Amino acid sequence: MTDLLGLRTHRNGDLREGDVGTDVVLCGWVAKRRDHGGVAFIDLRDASGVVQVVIHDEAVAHPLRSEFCLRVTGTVTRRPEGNDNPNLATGTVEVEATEVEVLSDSAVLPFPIEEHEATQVSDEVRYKYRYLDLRRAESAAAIRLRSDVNRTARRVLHDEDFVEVETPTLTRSTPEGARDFVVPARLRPGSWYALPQSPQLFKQLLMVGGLERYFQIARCYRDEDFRADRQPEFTQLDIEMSFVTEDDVIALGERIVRELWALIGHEIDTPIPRMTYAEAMERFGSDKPDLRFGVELTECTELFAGTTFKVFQAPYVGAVVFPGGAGQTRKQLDAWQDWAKARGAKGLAYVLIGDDGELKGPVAKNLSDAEKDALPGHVGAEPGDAIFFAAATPRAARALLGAARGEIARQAGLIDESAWAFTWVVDAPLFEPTSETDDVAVGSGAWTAVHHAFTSPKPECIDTFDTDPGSAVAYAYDIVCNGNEIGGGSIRIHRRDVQERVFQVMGLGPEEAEEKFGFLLEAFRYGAPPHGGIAFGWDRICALLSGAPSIREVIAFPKTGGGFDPLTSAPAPITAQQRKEAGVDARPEQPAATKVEPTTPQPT
RNA sequence: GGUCCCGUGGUGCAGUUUGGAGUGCACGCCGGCCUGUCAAGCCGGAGGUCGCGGGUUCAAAUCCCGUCGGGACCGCCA
Repeated sequence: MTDLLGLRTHRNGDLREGDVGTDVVLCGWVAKRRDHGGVAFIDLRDASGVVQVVIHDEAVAHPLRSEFCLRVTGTVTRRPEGNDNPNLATGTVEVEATEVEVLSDSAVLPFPIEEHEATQVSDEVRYKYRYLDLRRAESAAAIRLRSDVNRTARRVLHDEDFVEVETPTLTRSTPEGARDFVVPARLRPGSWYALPQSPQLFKQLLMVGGLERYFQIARCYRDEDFRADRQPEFTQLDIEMSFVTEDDVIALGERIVRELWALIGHEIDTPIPRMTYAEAMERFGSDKPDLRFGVELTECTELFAGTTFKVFQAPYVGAVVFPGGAGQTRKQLDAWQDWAKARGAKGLAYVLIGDDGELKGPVAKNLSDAEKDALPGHVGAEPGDAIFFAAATPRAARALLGAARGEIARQAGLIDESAWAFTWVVDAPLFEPTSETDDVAVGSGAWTAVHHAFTSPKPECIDTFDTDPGSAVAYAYDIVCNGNEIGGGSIRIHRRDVQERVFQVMGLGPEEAEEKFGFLLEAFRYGAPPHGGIAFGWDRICALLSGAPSIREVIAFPKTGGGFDPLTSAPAPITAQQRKEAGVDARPEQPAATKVEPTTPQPT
């Protein structure tokens, strides 16, 4: 490694007893100052750590303040007997200063950098002064871990002969599901670029281009509302391969994930188990089940097939057991009703099992004796447990029960926070009815793609997916960690005829498909190889690895929930001159609907 | 688009339920003292548009309405 020490001879955190007697020059920031009058101690921090500097000249030490940037000349000495600090890696030595140069002084800080105990600073202030926040060990560690994560992924992928390719970030708006960020095109007033929601189409074109193995740590943009784990711009590790099967992509994905978790000292058992989408929904009420705990759903439709209880006269009745939940107060049980209503349900029916085994609660008296006798055994509930029910369409009821399952686990303390539970969820449906999603972004048909429009049906439904879309299974796979979808991908459609049939199911006619995806369909005319890939949610993976509650912690300069950057104050108004130049206000010459654009031109 | 929580010296909080003088705590900051600390200690001091606007009231940090900002969640995010 090149010696890049520059203005200094050593890094602060590297000094040890073996360096005693060495004359050193150090650089760094004043982390802490302890001035005793005749002698003063400065904790000098750089990226490597902290070392104690001793200054015997009061006139030198006194003006120094927190976060002054210093260059210190001195000698490494053994600390006097009994003065070691076992909390510091450098705690047995100190640097006797002979000269202190103030490289840069510091204004009074807006918040404390050296934190000792619980003093939390609001995210907004931290991100406004992110450059100060990054001086804090915890923040810096998260950013450094992300760098390690990037390096590891690149190493693995280069090992496997992957080619790192950068794809455009000024591209064409292609309806993929989310709202696009758009950028006015100065040279073509009235026309707009879109920022990519993912490099999906480009990576498929790279496969047509014969690169065979592509990857990119790709920035993606989606103009949707934000959450703790969603930012308007985010990063994917994007991968695509030609001439591969689902098993090949999964095997590569497992190698990557294994090596990433090895960074934090966790060994993932491979192969990672797989379950089908249908199984995940039936057992866990989620397409991204958290497998750190049990509490599985039980279907009770049969059990209540002849019930007189109107609420349970539904296409699907399911239950989930809250172990020990019978002891909840009325207030807690009412809170569950509010919780369910917040999720769009009418409420959450429940039965409590007393210690004597008797079923209690408002629902119990609506059940027949036979139903009451069979219920505990059927759902696996014991005296002292509570049973929650949902009765509706399978889809809606399972979603509610799945959410309840997670909430039960949190409340009952069933989650082992140190555990890592991975699973692949495979065989997702290819289509879902638009009526259940209101998602009409792509096409106008009764069906829309669950994954995206380029996902291949599995071979067994290649002939039937357009005659029976509801039963078609996609060649898709998601990897789930502790209830988080950390990656997902699919084998793509490489046949133009299949692609056209998929578009047709989605109500996308040839003309419209041509207008929106013409360049891809055109490419597929020229010997497109079978291909597939996967994209990992890079921010989320980094957040999981660093134990951060939000992906903001692993983003160098994150935005707040309103998409606002508190540091630069972006977004900001532009001048009238900028508006004019950018062509923001240009009006299309014709209404867009009647204007069919030429198919192929796709400048890159 | 919806629900909930938060907004009080530079930072983090308490005070709001039950209206009564900008009251309190910790950290930080400034000055002084102090030669072995490491969350140094001791003494003294400065620092406030209680997010903003309106209303109720003799009186509002406190009650009401609106609004802005932050956070979490639902919708949304293939």
